[in-house]
Amino acid sequence: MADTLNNLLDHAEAGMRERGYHAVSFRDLADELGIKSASVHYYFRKKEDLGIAVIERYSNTFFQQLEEDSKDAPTSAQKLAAFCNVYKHALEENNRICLCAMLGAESHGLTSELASRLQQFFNDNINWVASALPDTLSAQERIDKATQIVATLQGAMVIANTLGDTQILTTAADQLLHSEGAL
Amino acid sequence: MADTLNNLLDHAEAGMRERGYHAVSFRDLADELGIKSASVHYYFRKKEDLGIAVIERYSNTFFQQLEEDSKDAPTSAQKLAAFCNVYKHALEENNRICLCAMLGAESHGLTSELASRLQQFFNDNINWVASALPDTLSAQERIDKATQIVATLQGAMVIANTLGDTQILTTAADQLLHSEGAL
DNA sequence: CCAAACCTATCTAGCGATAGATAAATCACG
DNA sequence: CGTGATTTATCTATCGCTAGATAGGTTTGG
Repeated sequence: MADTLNNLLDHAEAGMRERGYHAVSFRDLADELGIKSASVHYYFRKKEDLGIAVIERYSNTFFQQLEEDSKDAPTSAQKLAAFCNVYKHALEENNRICLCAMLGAESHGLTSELASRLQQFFNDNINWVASALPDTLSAQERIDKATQIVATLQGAMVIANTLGDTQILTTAADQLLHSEGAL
Repeated sequence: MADTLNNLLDHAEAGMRERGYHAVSFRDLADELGIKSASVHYYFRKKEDLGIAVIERYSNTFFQQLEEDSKDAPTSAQKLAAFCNVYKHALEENNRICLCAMLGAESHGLTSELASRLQQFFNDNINWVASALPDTLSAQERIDKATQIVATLQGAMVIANTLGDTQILTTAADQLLHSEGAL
């Protein structure tokens, strides 16, 4: 059933974002859904397959949300605000950090396939922000600034989560948007 | 022997910074040192004890290094440069992210004792930077800016590590130090 | 000074729990 | 009936952790 599959992805994503890839087990997932662990293997033959599916869905949802939130945002400042909002939303909605902040930290302990998906996510993030920056900047300047912005949001998320204070991310985003150097 | 203990801390820290807390096992540590896992338990009765010892040593070394690098740095800009350098050093030296960036991400899957040690580390970081900022800023402004700086470095570290490009952290640090808003 | 007592560092062996994974049987339903 | 979904039952490997033993060093008391 599509329901079981989505529930599996939901619980796996939640667990990975809360405690990390290695702390999510087939047995726990099965228990949470009231099914057997073998049934989880029916949907995802290997754990790597589960990881790939979670990253893929997360990334798709992320950029879909981003497109929607920024479609009526003509200026650079508005696009950046939309970008920050997606991050804030991700943290505040369910009190969990970005999936890729977590898996990115763990990336050296993951399969190369998973690691390359994470690289893709970060590169896509940076490129999205870079293309939202004003074209008065050079291509390299935009990339550098975009990287800076993504790094700040990712780091602020981890610190906010560790300190149990989501306001930290909000303050960081505000400073990014209001500093002279940001545009 | 103090040798075994230090070797254990070295390997545990390396493993935790590379792959995370859960991916470090007593057996692997023992194999790496050519001893038995029971002997690791002789030094650290529980895994939590090992985690605490690793965080404690890491934090001490970090702030010791910071004091040394900044003792001849009178200005805010010089102190911030010293701070960034400790981060760059940590990443470039052994190609691994900050211990607390990794464990901070995982913090919800750790014991509360470990989590509170991580909070301490981040708070100490933020307070150190805040007190290095010019006192023309208000206390709150300094905390906010300090948080921003620590978040950027932590996030840049994770992204640099995932993308396999340590230059990303260097560029992020340079932008922090040279932006008008930084001082 | 020497022997008994104790400590340090390590080992062998194994516990119960859990990990990811698989094959074969069963169920549900169009 | 047959296909898709799920279970039962199991495997191998590893996890953190502990008990009990041992060889070698250190301390201490008669």
